[in-house]
Amino acid sequence: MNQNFDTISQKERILMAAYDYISCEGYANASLREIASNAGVVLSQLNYYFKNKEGLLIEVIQIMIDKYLLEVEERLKQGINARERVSNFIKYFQETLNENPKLFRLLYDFSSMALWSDVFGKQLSNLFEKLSILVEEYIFIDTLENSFLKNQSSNAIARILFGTMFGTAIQVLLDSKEKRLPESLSAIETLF
Amino acid sequence: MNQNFDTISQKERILMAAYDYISCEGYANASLREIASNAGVVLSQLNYYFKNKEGLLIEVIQIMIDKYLLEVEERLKQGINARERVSNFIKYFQETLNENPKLFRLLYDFSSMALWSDVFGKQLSNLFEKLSILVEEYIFIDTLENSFLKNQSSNAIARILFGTMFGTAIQVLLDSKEKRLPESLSAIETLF
DNA sequence: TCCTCAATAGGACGAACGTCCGAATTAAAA
DNA sequence: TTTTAATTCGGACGTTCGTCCTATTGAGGA
Repeated sequence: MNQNFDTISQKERILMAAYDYISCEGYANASLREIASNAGVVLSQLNYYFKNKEGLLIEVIQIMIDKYLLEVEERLKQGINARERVSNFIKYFQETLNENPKLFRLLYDFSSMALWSDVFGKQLSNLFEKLSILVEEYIFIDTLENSFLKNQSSNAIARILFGTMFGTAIQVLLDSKEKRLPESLSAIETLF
Repeated sequence: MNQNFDTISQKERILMAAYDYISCEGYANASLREIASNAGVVLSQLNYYFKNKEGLLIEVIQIMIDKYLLEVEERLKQGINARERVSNFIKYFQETLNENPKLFRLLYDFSSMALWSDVFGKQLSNLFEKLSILVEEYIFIDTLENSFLKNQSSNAIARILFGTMFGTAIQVLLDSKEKRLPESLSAIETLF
C-alpha cells in the first residue's frame, strides 16, 4: 500500500532508464520494451506506474523541467549585479551544452512533439514562461534604463535571450565543427 | 521513359501533399497511406518515386531548404547598408512566422529528427551553414569595426543571430499569448 | 503492328508497437 | 494466522505501419 524503498526504487529506475534512453535515442525511437529492459523491469510495470507511454514521458519531462529551473535559478542568484547575472546565465548554457548535451537533446526532441500535442505544448510553454520570468526577475527588472533595450518589455527581452541560447545550441549539437560557437555567446553579455 | 507532364504532376502532387501533411501533423504522425490518399495516388507510388519514407522526407526537406535560402537571400539583397539588411533579415522571420508558420513547424520537426539521424543531421547542418554564410556575406563582412561584436568571428555572429530568430520563434508557436514577441526582435537591429 | 519499358494499381506480408488481462507473489493489516 | 490490497510477472491481442511483389496499363519507338 504505502511506498516502501523497493517501490520507490522501482519507479525511479523506470524514470531514469526512460530519461537515459529517450535522451540518447529520441522518443520516437524509444520503445517501452527497451526502456523496461534497461530498467530491469517487466514491460507491464510501465503501464502499472504510468498508465501509458504519454504518461511516462510527461513525468520524465517534468523532472527535467524542475531540475532545469532549479539549476538556472541557482546560477542567477549568484552574481552581485545584473551584468554578472547575465554572464552566469550564459555560462550555465555553455557548460550544460558541453557537459550535459543530453539535456538539450531531450529538450529539442520534446519541443518538436510539443508542436503537435496540446498536453506537451502546455508543459513546454510553462517551462518557457517560468524561465523567462526567472530571467526577468533576476536580471531585467529596472536594469534596462541605460541599455539599448530600454523600450522593450523586459519579459520579451528575457525570452529573446533564452531563445538565443536555444537556437545557438542546436547548431552546436548538429555540427561538431561548431564546438567553439558557444564561446561567442559571451559577446552578448556586453550588450546589456 | 521521359517525364511527361502527367508524371511531373504526379510526383509533385506527392511532394506537395507530403509537405502539407507533415507540416500540419508532424512527420511521426504522417503515414504514407495518408499522404498518398491526400495526393490522390496509390500507396505503392510513393515507394516507386522515393524508395522509402526517408527518401520522401529528404526531398521534401530539400525543397523547403532551397526555397528558404532563396527567400532569405532575396531579402538580404535589398537594403543599401548592413543595418538595413539586418533589419530586412529580421523582418523576413517576423513575416514568415506570421504568414507561414507551417514552414517553421516543419523546420522544428525536422530539427529534432536531425538529432538522431546522420542523413538528416547533415542536411540540416548544411542549411545552417549556408544560412550563416549568407548572413555573413551580406551583413557582417567588414562591418563590425564599430560594433560591440568586433572581436568575434563574423560567422559565429551570423549563427547567433539566426539562432535568436530560431529560438524565439518556437516560443511564439507554442504560446498564442506571445504573438507580440516577434516585434521585440526588431530591437536587435539597434545592436549592430 | 509489335515491342519495350516506364508508370500505375491493388494487395499481401511480416515486424514492431502500445495496451490490456489474469494469475502469482508479497507484505502489511486485522 | 487469516485477510486484504498492492505489486510483480508473463504473455497475448489487435492495430498500424513501411515495405515488397506481381499484374496491368499506356505510350513511344522500331
